[in-house]
Amino acid sequence: MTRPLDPDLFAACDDARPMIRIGDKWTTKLVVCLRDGPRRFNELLRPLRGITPKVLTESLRAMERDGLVVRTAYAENPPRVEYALTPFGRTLLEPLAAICTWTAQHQSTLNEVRAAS
Amino acid sequence: MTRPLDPDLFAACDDARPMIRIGDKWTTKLVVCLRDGPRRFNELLRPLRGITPKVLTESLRAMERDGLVVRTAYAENPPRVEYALTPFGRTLLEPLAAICTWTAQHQSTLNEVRAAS
DNA sequence: GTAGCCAGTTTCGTTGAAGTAACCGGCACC
DNA sequence: GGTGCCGGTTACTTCAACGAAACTGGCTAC
Repeated sequence: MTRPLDPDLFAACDDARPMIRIGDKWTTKLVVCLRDGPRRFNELLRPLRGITPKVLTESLRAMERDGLVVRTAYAENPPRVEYALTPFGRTLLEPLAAICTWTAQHQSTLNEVRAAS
Repeated sequence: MTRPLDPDLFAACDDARPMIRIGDKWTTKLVVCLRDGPRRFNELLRPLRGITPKVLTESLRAMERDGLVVRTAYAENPPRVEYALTPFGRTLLEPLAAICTWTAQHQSTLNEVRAAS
């Protein structure tokens, strides 16, 4: 047999949360959307098909709290608000790219398997 | 400004689901647990601190449906059941390793930020 | 003066993952 | 014959994420 599993394998993780909070429906997609630079609220609404403004606000606020995103409001007219990845948020891009690649390669497989069952 | 966001950026994704279903609380951890070879039910219970047998069963069944995991029952005494990653499941290891590395490097940062707010 | 954009907020309801606790049959061990 | 392990199952509850729909206030453009 293989070595026994370390009982403390996940000791460093917050038990109450996923290993990393990239699994909720929107965070991953938002990071991808902000990859190329700052984006405005309504600009983000469109590609995230079906997200409601309420949920987008909540997601962005959560990412702001985690230091992944900065919100910048300009006192212009019409008002302009921009969201951008922080340097910390940018560190997520590389590992997420690996996930995106995997998804691109295997999503169809997954969909087939699910449809078949 | 940067190029406009492609409105169909996520057209290939199932709108009703996260980009990839690795974000629920346990799937990522389970893949890591199965990295080194097949594991038994009770062996998985321990490092996943606090998971209940019910939730472990549900998670494993979901991963089985998705073709990530195989369940093998041996007609022995005491009964033995082993869970192992399929070749398809193994393809997840590489991108997940990137996420694990990120988590290891930045979890403390994240915890500090969260504690401060 | 009415219509619309911008960046949201508010209220209410739904859904599904997760948790709690108890229970199961078969066997081994003492 | 009582206890405990093994791999679960069942019933019930809780909670956060998600969603639909309407609304806001300040401004501009027609």
